Amino acid sequence: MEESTAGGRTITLKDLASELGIHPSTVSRILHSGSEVARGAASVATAERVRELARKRGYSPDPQAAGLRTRRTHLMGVIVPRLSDLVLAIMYEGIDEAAAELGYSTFVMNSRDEPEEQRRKTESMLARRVDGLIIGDAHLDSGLLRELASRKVPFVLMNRRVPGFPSATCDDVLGGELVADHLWGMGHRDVAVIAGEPYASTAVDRTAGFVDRWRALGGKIPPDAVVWSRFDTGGGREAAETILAHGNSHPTALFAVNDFAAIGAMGALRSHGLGVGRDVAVVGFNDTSLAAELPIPLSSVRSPMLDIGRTAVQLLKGVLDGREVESIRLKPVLCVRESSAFRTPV
Amino acid sequence: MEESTAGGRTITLKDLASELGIHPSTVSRILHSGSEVARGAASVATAERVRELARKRGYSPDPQAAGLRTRRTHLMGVIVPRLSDLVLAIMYEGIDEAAAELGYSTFVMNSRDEPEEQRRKTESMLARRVDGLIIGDAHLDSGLLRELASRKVPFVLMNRRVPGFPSATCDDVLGGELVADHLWGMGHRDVAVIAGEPYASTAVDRTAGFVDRWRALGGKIPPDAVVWSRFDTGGGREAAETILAHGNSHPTALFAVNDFAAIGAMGALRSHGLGVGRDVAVVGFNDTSLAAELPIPLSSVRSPMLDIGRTAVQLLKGVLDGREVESIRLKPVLCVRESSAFRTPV
DNA sequence: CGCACTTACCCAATCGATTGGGTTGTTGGC
DNA sequence: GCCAACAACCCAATCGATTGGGTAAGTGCG
Repeated sequence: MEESTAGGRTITLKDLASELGIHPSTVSRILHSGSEVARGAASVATAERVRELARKRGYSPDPQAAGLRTRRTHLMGVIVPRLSDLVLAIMYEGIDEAAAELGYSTFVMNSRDEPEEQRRKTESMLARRVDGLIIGDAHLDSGLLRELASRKVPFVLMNRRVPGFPSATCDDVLGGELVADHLWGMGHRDVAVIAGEPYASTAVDRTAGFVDRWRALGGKIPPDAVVWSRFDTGGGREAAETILAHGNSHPTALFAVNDFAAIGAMGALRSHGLGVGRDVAVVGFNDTSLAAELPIPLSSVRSPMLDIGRTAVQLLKGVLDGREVESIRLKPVLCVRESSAFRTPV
Repeated sequence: MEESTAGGRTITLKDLASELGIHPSTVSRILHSGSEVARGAASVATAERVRELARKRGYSPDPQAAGLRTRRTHLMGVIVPRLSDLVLAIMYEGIDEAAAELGYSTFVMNSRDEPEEQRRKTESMLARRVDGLIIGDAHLDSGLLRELASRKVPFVLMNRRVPGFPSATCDDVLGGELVADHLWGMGHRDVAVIAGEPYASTAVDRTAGFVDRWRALGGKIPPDAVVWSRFDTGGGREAAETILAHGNSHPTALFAVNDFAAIGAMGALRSHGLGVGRDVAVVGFNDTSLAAELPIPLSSVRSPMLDIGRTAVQLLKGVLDGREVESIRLKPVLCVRESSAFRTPV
């Protein structure tokens, strides 16, 4: 790698061609397809000379020009609620890795989960002529997806699913069930759920998985034991306050559909003088790197965030290649830690 | 906004032009510059007709084509150690906002702080023809920056600084000083520093600010009280273990140059039976959203992460406009919380 | 020896926007 | 009434890569 921008000027196909005394189109064909097109385009010797010179000059094709001609930018647009949400950040890392392996670059944008922003950011991505979109902030009731589909914009969902569209998600229902089995098994009979935002399938599915399994096990969950909330610590704290405000007894276990909400809930419990993992069990979701590091390590459902991102890229590639793709739900695993490791007498 | 991709086909300048019976170049001039060039290019009436039609058809210029011609992509490349580091994620949000306001889009990539990756990602950005780079993972000893400068690649640093290059950072030296003042004021005399990675100016400056001020106050810091470490919880834990292993006494206060390291250190203290905020004070850096939410809220130096990102964009814009730019250091503020709120008798 | 095939290339149009340089038609000044 | 100075446009080249369609030289074979 000598210099990719020799002397300030960028090397073009034409430069290579004229230096070798052949036509740019020939150079293009040689450099373009590993061997398919290159085969009939030039002699082995010429091909080698071209490749050699390209390497020496540090030639890199101008994606602008190529894209203009081919109508493909090799760009994937990614929309997430916010990148400062660790969960999405990790999924994005998976995306970026997988995309790079396929020769794609990615754009990310934050929608802050606001419909208006989702629209704006989507349009902005399309204006940038991305080849396709990975949507990580889908709302269950959004008309945007249907509109995009009818406009034939290639896209897949990630993290959250919406029936009818291809998605790469965690099997959130299963995740909720795992927590129900665990808490039930530890002898808990009085539980509450910090359920997240009702427009997100992650929240809905985790909650439904938990509640349905709980009832199947013979447990009861009164309606006011399920509290919808924001996904952040503040939301978790408020939800926990609401739960603790009901009546004079408190549940012996809380399931928060998100680690941050769980952390907020732990704070609320503490300030009510309740010992996490002693008086009240708490289980979170996603197993973010913090869960295990907390003073009282948090039990959490580990979702394969990196793989969800990678899978989303595979799916989108499939869509871009015109294949029919199926939604994929990756299996989560429950990690039990101190916050829910005590047994309650039945 | 009717449709930006009407009937599957994208609207081009030529489409607009032919529909209005005028030349594409005229349309371009009208749509291009708000009024400067547009003034002499067409009558007010025509200009209005063009703008109206453009709006109706949802015309959006093809950045590929424009970029090809103008040699500017309106793309800024951003390189960070990792986006799943909350600090960088927030800076990136600042970047993306500010860039969008200026009509730029941004690419992010993770270098994992590995020199090899830094190089690779940088080249990858340049291959994408970004107009300039915002480098958030600069190493103090890196030759890469000098090389980029000699290649005349427009770039600015963010988060970490390196003398000789424009950067947008927190005033980390001041941050360290604030912590020294605080801990000294609370009566601590035996302290240790979890110093971070020695190749990062953030770590070096925060440590130097602390140590120099501490000594100026008349305190002593033996060499083995400064332990270099990774920036994550694991690194903080290990560093704390090292500190606690020295001799039979322990310091009464720890300054970790990063919240995550501080959290790791808190864990180590706990497992040594030491009460955070009671036996040992702990202060972190950055005041990430977690600091205040921890069971024992963590004192931390609040750095203006969002503004650092925004400032980096301003700087890069300056560089791109050919202006001379000065490095900017934004002032941090110390947030004292329970973890360091107790007074030690001198 | 001649003709069909290859092989190894070259030509030129094209993608969509931009821009330096025209070309009309009209108005104003003297 | 004539020329300069606009106003309002049009023309065509250009950016760099791609690609459908040549073409000339060489090879094989009957």
